Amino acid sequence: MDNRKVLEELVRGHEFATQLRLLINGKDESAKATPFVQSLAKNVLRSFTNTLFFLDKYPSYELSNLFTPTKSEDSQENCQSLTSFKNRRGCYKRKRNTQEWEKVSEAPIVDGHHWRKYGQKEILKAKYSRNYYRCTHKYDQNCQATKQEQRIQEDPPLYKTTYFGRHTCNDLPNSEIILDSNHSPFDTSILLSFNNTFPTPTKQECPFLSSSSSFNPSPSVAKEETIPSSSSYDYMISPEPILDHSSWHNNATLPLDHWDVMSSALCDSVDLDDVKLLLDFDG
DNA sequence: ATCATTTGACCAAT
DNA sequence: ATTGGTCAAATGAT
Repeated sequence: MDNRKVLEELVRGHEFATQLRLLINGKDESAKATPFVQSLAKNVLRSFTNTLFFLDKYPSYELSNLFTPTKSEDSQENCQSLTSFKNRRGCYKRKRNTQEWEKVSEAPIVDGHHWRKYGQKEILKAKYSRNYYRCTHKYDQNCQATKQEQRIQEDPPLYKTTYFGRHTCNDLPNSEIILDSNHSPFDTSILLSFNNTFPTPTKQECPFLSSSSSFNPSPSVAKEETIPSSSSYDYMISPEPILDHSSWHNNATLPLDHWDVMSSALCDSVDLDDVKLLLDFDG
């Protein structure tokens, strides 16, 4: 994958988070937010900063260059200005530089988030059509999380759900129906495949890593899911991925709530002098 | 009336 | 040219 595109997307996200934070911390009383929302915005900003920082292939001077707004090919922004008076059909990026991970289950997954179906497509060589969902809060909270759901087997019924991006909305999943393979009556499967740009750890580094067949309850499914091994890992893991690759080694099954803790920890570990190159922390 | 889903069209990637 | 991801008007559900 083109790392620079990843970086640019992250920088864009950071800029949006910065704008949001300025807005809700600013003088405009109509946009004033509760301390909780302010703290959320701050954390979003931190996450972007940390992620950018961990992409240490990019020296900080290059990062700061990227923060200078350019009239670059921001198709979405172009699109918005263009489409404020025209229809928006077809204005989108087909491929996103977001994390993705998969889950196979015997029934459509109920993960506690609010999803809105926005498309359905017949897929070549697939017996069943693929459904496309986005977060309900895509527009009111700019949450970019999406998922695709596709039935992959008739009997027993099997569904593959592919998640793209993390939820940045405040719509926290109901803890009672949160995905947990130990408790959900539907969620009997646990194969997850991560595609990402981080270095692939070796099996020696991560003894729990296995080929898809070892953990997959259905060998026939494993055969169908031909995921390039060079760019993906299979994990037994909670549905929210862990971004920090150094932590994967020991925390493959961290529960969802640990994300925030880890995020804070990561933030604390960042050298503040370097961070100042990227943004101003005012809180 | 409002919100969600369906579905054909549009467009980027291959 | 084909395929897959997204948009948005039409339609349905509440």
